[in-house]
Order: sequence, then structure tokens, then C-alpha cells
Amino acid sequence: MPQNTDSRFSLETTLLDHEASSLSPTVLAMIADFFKVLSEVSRLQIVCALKNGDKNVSQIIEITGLGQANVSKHLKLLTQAGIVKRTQQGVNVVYAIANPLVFSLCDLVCNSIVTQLQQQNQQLESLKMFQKSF
Amino acid sequence: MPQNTDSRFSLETTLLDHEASSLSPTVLAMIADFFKVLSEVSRLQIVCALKNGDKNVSQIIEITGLGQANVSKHLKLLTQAGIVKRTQQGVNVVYAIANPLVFSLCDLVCNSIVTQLQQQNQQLESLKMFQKSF
DNA sequence: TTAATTTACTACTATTTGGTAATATAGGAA
DNA sequence: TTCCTATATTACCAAATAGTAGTAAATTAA
Repeated sequence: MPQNTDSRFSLETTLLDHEASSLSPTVLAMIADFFKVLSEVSRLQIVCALKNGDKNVSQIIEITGLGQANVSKHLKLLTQAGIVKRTQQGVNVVYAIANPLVFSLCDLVCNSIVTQLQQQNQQLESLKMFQKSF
Repeated sequence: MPQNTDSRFSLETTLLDHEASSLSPTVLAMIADFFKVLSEVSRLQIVCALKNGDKNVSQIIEITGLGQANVSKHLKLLTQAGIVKRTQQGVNVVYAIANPLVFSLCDLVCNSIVTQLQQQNQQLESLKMFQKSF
């Protein structure tokens, strides 16, 4: 196997191309952790709230309707995951999207869900037509 | 707002373009659920095991080293999410990737993590240089 | 038929985690 | 200084979940 001196690509190419037994659980855990941060409605709400521009914590609380302590905890997780970034501005703390990748991910998943629902819809229609013929 | 008769795109365009208050929690929940399925190491292991071709349950158990009941439970979740598909072949049940999107998602996240680690590495190097100058 | 194999299901335990109330901390105003 | 506001942290509870042992169901072989 040729050595790849660019570590930026060595990870991704070695990650999923091998049998699971040879996969680094550490790498899989990092990927899983990233997905886990995006796997909660409250955190997605916060991400969406930041899509149209930076917001301070109070604004995020107002937009999402979540509790203050709850928002603070979610923001900490999102920050640790590198999804949002924190900037102190006087007494306020402004959060912003640090990694726009999240929107690409959400769009991809959303398209996938829509396609899946469409297929289910088609099957439902077929069933209806079948039922009608009796 | 112009009516969009193609429901395939109305969802994705209305999803993230508005304030969180106007977002359908249902849609966000569907997206969150999809991410949640990918947020566990064991399930990522199974997905990776299927990357190089379909496998029956016994093979998946052997490759991943997970318990039988555990694998069965994870496969059920992956199937419900539309990520893998199930085919009975005699006494065996063969699972295959139903939605290759998962690999795109994993690659995107993996690249993001690598970039993040690189940046941290650079900061570490800067710190080392700084320390050396004393 | 019986026996063996494969997969799914059913509790059950232990751990994790979202939400919240209370408290702490820190910055700005008076 | 004191007071007020904004954010973070802690402690706690309740719900969700990963893992497992045991069992059930279904198929094939003998």
C-alpha cells in the first residue's frame, strides 16, 4: 500500500474501505460523536436559528423556546463538536456557525427522507388502485 | 411565496431557510432520528462491514465481534431508517446497503474532523515554537 | 419425526442523556 | 461599592438506549 503523506486524506480513504475488524474504533467513535451532536431536535433548532446570522444566547433562547440552562448545555456540545463558535461581546455571548458542513449534511438527509417518503407514497397509491379494482 | 408543487423540494427549501420558530418539529425530528441511527459505533461498524458487499447476519456478527442479539437489534434500526435492506435467503438473512448516502455523510464528517484535528495540530506546533523561544 | 442452525424477540440491567431548578460567575450600570 | 443582567455550571430526575441472557420461530438436514 502506497504511503500517503497527506494525513488529510489518509484517514478518509482508510476508514471505510476495509473490513470492520481493521477499522479504528477511535475513528468510528469520532464520526459517531459528530452525528450524535446532530441527532437531537433541540440542537438542530439551535443550528437553524444561527443559519440566518449570528445570535447571542438570549436570542437563541427566544427563537427556540428552550430553557436557558438547556440552551447553554447544547451550545457547549455544539462548540466542542466544532459546529458553532463562541465570541464574548461584553456581557453577551454571540454564537455563530463554525462549520457550514452541517447544512450540507441536513440537506442530504432531508432529500433522502423525502425520496423515501415519496416511494412509500407510491406504494400506497398502488395499494389504493389495487383495492379499487374490487 | 410561490407555490412549489413538487413536494420533493418544498421540504428541503423550507426546512432551514426560516427561523427555528417556524420550523416543523416533525421534520427536524426525522432528520435527528436519521443522524441518531448513525451516531453509534456498533451501527457504523455494521455499515462498514456491508460496504464491500452484502453479508448475512452471521458474517456481520463475525466481522464486527458484536453479540447476536445486539446485531439483530441494530440491523432492525438500520432497516427502519432505510439505510440497509433485508433479504431472506433460505435460513439466512442477507443485509445490504440500501442507501449509499451514508458513505457520503461519513466521508464529509471524516474530512471535517481531519481538518479540525489539523488546525489543532497547527496551534500545538505554534505553542511548541513559542515555548522553544525561552 | 428429531436435531441443529440461524435469526428475531423479550425482559432486564446499567449507562447515558435531555430537561430543569438552583446556584455561581462575570460584566456593565448606578 | 451594590444591583442587575447574561451566561455557565451543578445537582438532580426521568426517559431513552446499548448490551445481554434466555427464549421463540423458522428453516434445513438427517
